[in-house]
Amino acid sequence: MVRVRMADVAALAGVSTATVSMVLSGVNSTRVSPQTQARVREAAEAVGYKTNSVARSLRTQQTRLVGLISDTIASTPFAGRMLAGANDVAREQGHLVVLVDTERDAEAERQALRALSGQQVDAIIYASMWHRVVEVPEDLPEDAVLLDCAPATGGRAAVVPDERAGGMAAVRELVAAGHRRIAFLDAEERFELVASPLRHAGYLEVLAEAGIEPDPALHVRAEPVAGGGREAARRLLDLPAERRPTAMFCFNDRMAMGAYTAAHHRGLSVPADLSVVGYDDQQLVAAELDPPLTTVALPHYEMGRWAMEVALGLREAEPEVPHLMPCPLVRRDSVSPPPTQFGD
Amino acid sequence: MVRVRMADVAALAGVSTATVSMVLSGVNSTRVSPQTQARVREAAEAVGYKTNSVARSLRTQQTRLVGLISDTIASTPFAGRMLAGANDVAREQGHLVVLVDTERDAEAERQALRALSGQQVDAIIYASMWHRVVEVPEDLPEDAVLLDCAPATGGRAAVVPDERAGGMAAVRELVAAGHRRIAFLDAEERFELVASPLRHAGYLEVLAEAGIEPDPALHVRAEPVAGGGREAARRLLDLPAERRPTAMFCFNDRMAMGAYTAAHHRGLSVPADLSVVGYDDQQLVAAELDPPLTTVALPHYEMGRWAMEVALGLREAEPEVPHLMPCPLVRRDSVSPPPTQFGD
DNA sequence: AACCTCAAGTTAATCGATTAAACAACCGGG
DNA sequence: CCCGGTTGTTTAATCGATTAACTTGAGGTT
Repeated sequence: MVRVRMADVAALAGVSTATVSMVLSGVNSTRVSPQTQARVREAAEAVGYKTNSVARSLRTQQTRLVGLISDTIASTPFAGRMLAGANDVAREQGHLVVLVDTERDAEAERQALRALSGQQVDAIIYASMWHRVVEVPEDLPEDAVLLDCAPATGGRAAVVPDERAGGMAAVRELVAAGHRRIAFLDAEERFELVASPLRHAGYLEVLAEAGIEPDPALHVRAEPVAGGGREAARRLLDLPAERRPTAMFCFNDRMAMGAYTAAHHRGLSVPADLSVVGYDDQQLVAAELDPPLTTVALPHYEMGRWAMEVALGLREAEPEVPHLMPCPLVRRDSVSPPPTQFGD
Repeated sequence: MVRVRMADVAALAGVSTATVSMVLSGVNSTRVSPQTQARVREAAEAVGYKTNSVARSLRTQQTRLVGLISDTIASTPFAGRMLAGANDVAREQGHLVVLVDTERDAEAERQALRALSGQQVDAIIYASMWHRVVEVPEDLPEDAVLLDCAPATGGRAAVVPDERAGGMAAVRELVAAGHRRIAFLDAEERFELVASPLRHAGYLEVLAEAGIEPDPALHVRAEPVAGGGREAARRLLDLPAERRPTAMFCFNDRMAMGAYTAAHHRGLSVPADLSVVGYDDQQLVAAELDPPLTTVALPHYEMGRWAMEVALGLREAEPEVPHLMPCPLVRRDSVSPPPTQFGD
């Protein structure tokens, strides 16, 4: 691993390092004759020169590094798509991303911020791996971009999923299929999920739109995992026939998974007897259920892109209010018209 | 964002930058009097000094940056744990990780390698997001560490899961519960999964150990997803009673998910009528099935740690042969003794 | 011939920290 | 009073690329 310096290229090409720099970086290269340029390029190629970005960064005060602080890369499969979006934009722009996982520890966050600012990163993205409101660390620079979270105080650039619109899309799909008795399997309040009231609001809005009187008995809460979904669905299916829902909008795909189980235990089949819509479009789950689950996708990739675009100044963020990224409905096979009921 | 230089600290403390450097970096600090040290530290604190690692790196030829090249952060939920392991070690050692996702594109890989070597990273980890044999890029430095993949040619430090031992653990669990007719729901050969023959070997070895004659009819192959598992399981359950398996070892958790579905369709319950063991311990899936799935965990976190430890020189890698990381069995509720059969 | 312009480079300062080598001040011994 | 050895601190070179300012020589104008 011999290191080749610009001086080596210059020597071989018989010019000064200034000339090499101009040619290779393209700045002011009109001032160098085409012959010289060619000579420099050949020399660089011949010795296998790669520009040392540390030296360049010191001089230009630009590292082409973007810091990405995340609370938990580890424990969620969603992380990937968000990173991928950010990464793609960074690469398109010739930047690299430096990843730090702080595991929601305030001390680790301080350290990470110190380390990143020491590395002179050009921008910082502060990402949460699920949609929530965050208390932004004191020393997070003003121009940091928040990804999948909204700041508790102060207006900073931020992007979050449009949960209300997502909820509306889900419920509209069920209404369009002819359902009138649509349940919402919500997460319990103790989890303090920002998404929960928003998806609920979307649910209510579409019911109103369709002239359906919301039945409070159809809004049930449980732990937002498969087991919770199963119990909640069981309770709903225990309702007397005329009050029983024909469709369930679940807070997430795991609850939907539980709803499937509950339906099967009752001998009901999805979607013939019960339509189900989930939320998240969770990788390796939603599409693998039997039947594949119709669900609302969380736009992780797009949010990752957006955040990086703002961070690199490719796009302006409106101040004060987080940018809402649409959540597309993913149609699969868990929705059909309601079963025709006695006398209907 | 005023930048504070070491010179500012020096001025305030009334010493030279050399002294500040010695105190703050701890090198040769015995040569500075305690009073001066205190004065320097106070001054640094007062002006909010953070050392500029770009300048330091230029001088010391050490960036405390580790490059992590991965083929697909995006499309797998496994990535997270691997990154987390690598990240934790990096942080413990005062390093930062620079992540590049190449999406298995050779050109992107070249670029990434150029960029990383330009950034003068101290080490490089080349990670695959699922266990496979890789054609290592030409210009990957000799001392790069391979994570979750083995090099097609040439001996490099590498770490992969011990799939054979994992397969053995899974099948032993079933044998211990009393099963004799154990099926292996394997992935089809066209997917060229390195893990497939290894897990199969483990399966055969334990059968031999237990004195069970392997029945070729019980080794079936399908697409390694839920749908494939369902079909494979269905075929097995169609077998005449005396040849039908009482337990299934599935290539992965998704196939196990399909096996559950097939069992339910037959009116069989897991584990009373059919025991199932998966592989992967896939987040948000294995534990959420009903009943929760007994499975073999892929040691992503540990492999991530191992790779980073080797990369940073904290641990020696034996040359030539990839390090095998144990895959622990995760006991949940999908295994029980076989149903007592007619006359048994 | 004197003067100006332009093209094609080069020189040297600079970014901010590290560190080998030099230096100053003091002490004790002869 | 001079010398050698500590101890504590400073001086200055260095890492490698960038870039403002300068140089040189050719050609054009009047």
